[in-house]
Amino acid sequence: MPLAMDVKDIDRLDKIIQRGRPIQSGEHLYRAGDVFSSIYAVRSGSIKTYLVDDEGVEQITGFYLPGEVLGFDGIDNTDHGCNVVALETSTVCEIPFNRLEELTLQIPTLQRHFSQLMSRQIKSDHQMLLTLSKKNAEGRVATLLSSLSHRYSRRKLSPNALRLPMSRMDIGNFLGLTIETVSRTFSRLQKENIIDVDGREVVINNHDRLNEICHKNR
Amino acid sequence: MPLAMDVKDIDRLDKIIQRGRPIQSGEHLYRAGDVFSSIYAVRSGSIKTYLVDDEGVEQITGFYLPGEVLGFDGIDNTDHGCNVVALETSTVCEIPFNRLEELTLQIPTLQRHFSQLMSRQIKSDHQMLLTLSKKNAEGRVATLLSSLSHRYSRRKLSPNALRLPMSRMDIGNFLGLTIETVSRTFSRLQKENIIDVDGREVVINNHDRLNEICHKNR
DNA sequence: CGTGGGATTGAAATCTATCAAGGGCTGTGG
DNA sequence: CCACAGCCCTTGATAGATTTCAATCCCACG
Repeated sequence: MPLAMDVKDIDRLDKIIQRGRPIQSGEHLYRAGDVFSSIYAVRSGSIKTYLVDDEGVEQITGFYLPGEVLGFDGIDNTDHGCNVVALETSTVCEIPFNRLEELTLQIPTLQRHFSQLMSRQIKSDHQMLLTLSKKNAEGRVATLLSSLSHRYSRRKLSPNALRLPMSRMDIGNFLGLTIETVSRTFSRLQKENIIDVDGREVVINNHDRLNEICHKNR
Repeated sequence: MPLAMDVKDIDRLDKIIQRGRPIQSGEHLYRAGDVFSSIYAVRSGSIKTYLVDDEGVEQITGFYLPGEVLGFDGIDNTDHGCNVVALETSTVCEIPFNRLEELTLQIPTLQRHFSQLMSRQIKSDHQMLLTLSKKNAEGRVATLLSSLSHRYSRRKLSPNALRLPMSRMDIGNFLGLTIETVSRTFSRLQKENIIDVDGREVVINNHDRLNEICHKNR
């Protein structure tokens, strides 16, 4: 967890954490409607979450990289609200929620940690609302690249060279664009020398220009 | 709170709740950057929350009606992440967060209640992501009307006749559309006899057709 | 009675979706 | 080793939806 905790408390949390077998690319960790019992932290690989509405329309709600926690949307119910699938071979920590609740009674600070994680999820979702509501195709793609870059660099990886774990179709679904528009946007950013693209390999040549474009609106 | 709680527990919660003076239309309850100390439940009137990015672009992140709780996005920090302003003269319950945290230690179920409220916020935000990402102007406007109708009827008000508390500009900002498009969409829905519009007064003539349009995608 | 903000409507411009074709890579099987 | 299918991605041309620009209306209010 990215937040400060007492060593003894971490030990106690560690005990209830279960480490599962690896999930293969395309395999579901769980599906909407499955019984809710745990939240999950990504250990390795990458994960996408998506929801499906009455009409079968799918919306990817987030991409999760190692260290990031998912599953908070299931707490209000007995079952999960969204589908979770691996984008590549991945491993996760399972954190059983009922045992977590018991533990929060013993470790008051732990409760706040989890409130904070949920609060961050809400903030991040609100940023995404702004992206979808106010930005054009370039702004949306640039915002995604910038976000991934930040998150990779927080994991001590290069902020300049990244391998996208998701397909163009996933990107388009997430950003509310067609794959053609995503592809064209990548090409345009490359032509302007802001990035180099080769399939899923992306090199960011000019972070400043990229950040400018993040704020480019409709 | 919309969830089951023990009467004695409700009393204890009631004691820490502060009832503030009314907030006038356009007045801020708090602003982004203000010290976070409380979450709020709307008692009467209506409230909008919005965030402002680096470039000054505003995004309305939600409209809140009586009985609905806001402010969860401030928990991860010492200060609030968004701005909160009244759409009309409104009253709110202030729920001081540190006292709430103490109380959750005494009332274990209370903690779950709050986790559930946050979880619902996340789910609702994810639905909104789908709306912005996958629906056209008609679908977005219809979805907002349907949502307001549901929420009014839960408050024992008519699901057919409603007075919009927000301006066309607010609707457009929230839905990622210009006011012109919002206006034209209202007019089109009226021409098809699905709704009657007179300024902020809306009558829903045909819920079935409205719900169909909710799922109309780009 | 004039003023100003919000709302509506029309016409043109712009962006993205759609339709269509083709490229590149991988894995499989002859 | 090569041919081929399948998938993902790219690119081009056209169509369609929404934005932009502009004019007007409406109504509350001073």
